[in-house]
Amino acid sequence: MNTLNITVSPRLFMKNPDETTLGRKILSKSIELLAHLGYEQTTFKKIGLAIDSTEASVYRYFQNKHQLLAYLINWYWGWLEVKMAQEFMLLNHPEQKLRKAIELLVQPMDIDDRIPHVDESLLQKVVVAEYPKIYLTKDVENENREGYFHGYKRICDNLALLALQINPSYKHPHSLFATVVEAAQSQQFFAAHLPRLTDAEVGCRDTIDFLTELTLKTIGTNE
Amino acid sequence: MNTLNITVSPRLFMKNPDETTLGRKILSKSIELLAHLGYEQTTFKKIGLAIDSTEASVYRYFQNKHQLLAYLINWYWGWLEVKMAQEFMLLNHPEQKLRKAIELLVQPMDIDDRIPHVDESLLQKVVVAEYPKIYLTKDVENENREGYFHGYKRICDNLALLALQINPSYKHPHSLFATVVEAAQSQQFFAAHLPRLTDAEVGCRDTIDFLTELTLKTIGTNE
DNA sequence: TTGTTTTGATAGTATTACTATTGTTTTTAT
DNA sequence: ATAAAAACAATAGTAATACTATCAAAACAA
Repeated sequence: MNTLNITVSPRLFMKNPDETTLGRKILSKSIELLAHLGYEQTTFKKIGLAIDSTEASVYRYFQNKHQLLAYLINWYWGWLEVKMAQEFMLLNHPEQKLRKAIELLVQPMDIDDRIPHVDESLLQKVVVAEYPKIYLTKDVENENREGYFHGYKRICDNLALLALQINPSYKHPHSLFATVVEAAQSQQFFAAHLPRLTDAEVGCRDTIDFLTELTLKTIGTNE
Repeated sequence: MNTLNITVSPRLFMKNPDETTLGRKILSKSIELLAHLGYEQTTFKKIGLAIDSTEASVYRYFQNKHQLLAYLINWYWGWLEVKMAQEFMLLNHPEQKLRKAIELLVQPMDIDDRIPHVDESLLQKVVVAEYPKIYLTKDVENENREGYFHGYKRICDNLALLALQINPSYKHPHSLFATVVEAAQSQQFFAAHLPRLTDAEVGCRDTIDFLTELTLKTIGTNE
C-alpha cells in the first residue's frame, strides 16, 4: 500500500488539517479557492461555505489566511523535496541531479494519487501566483522563527550542496538557488501574464533550458 | 537650474500628484508610511492623517492603495532609468554599462536633491519590500494594459538590448533580466531578513558581484 | 466679481478578519 | 455501555478597512 506523508511544522497550524476529514476538506477546497480567486479574494467565510461548514471551523485549523497560505506553500516545498529525493536516487552525477531539480521546479508533472486531497498541479499554480506573499510582510522575522520558510530554505540548501559538488569554490550558492527557485516561479507567471518579461512560452521547456544554462554556466567547473 | 521630471503614466493616478503641493505631500508621506508600516498596515486614513488632511483627499489622487503603490514603483523604475542613462553616457562598452546597471539596481546610492519630495533611498526600501505585490494579483492582465508594469519592462528591455550587443545569439535576454532585476530586490530583502537564502551581507558588494558574475557568465560571448 | 476647482469635514456602507458563546454531535477511554 | 472530552455547527458581535457620497469653505482663475 502506497501512502506518502508530507510533514509540515506544527507551528503552521492550530490543529493538524491532515488528520481529520474536515481538515483535508479545508486543504483541498482552499487550494481550489486560492487558485481561482487568488489570495486577496479568498476568505475563511468562503472556505467555510465551500466545505459545507462555517468560518469558525476553518479558524480552528488555521490562525488566519496567512498561516493557511504558509502551510500550503510549505507543504508544496516538502512534496517537491520528496520528488527530488526520489529522482536523485536514479542519478549519479550532481549535474544530472541539478538538471532534474530544475525540471521539477518548473514542471512537477504528475499529480500524485497517493495524496487524494491535494491537487498538486493546482497547488503549484497557487505557489506560482502567491509565494512571495508569505515573506513580504513586516512580520518576516517572527515568522522565520516559526518555520514559515523552512521548506523553501531546505530546497535551496540542498541545491546549493549539489552546486558545491560540481564546483567547491563557487562563492554564492545560496544566492544562486534562491534566485533560481524564485525565477522558476516568476518566469511561469510572466509567461502566462506578462510575456514581455520572458522569452518563454507556456508549456514549453524554454524556462527549463534558460535556468539550466544559467545555473551551469554560473557555477562553472573546478577543472 | 537643475530640475528633473520623472514621468509616470496618467493611468496610474486620478489626479497628478506631482502637480500640487498636496499631491507631493501625499507622495512623500506615503513613502514614509509604506517604508515604516509596510503595505498591509498602510491605509489612506493614516496617510490622510499624516498629511494633515483626510482620507478623501488621498482618494482624489489615487483610486486605491494598489494604484498608489504602482505609481510609486513605476516612479522608481523611471528614476532608475534616468540614472542609468546618465551613467551610460560616460561608458563605451556594453559590458561596462551592464556592470554599472547592476550596481545601480542594487545600490542606487545618492539621494537626488532635484526632487525634494521623494526620498529615493526610502523609496527603494519600499520597492524591495513590496514590488511583487503590484503584479501578483488576479487583475494583472488589466493592469498590464493600464501600464502598471511599464517601468519594469522598460528596464528589462534596455538591459536585454545591451546583452545582445555582447552576444547577439543569446537566447533568453528578457528572462535573464527579469530574473536579475527581481534578484537584485529579493537578495537585498534576504540579506536583511532571511540570511539563509543568500551569501550576501547587508551593505557589502556581495550581491553586485553575484549578479554581475551570473549575468556575464550566462550571456557568454560571441567570439 | 463670478464661477470653477480643490480641499476639509463628516457620514455612511459593505466587507473583512477576527472572537466568543452555546448546544449538539462524534470520538475516545474505561 | 457510559461518561468525559473533543470537535463541530450555528449564530452573534466587534473593530477595522476600503471605499462612496455629500456639502460647505477656501483658493484660484477668468
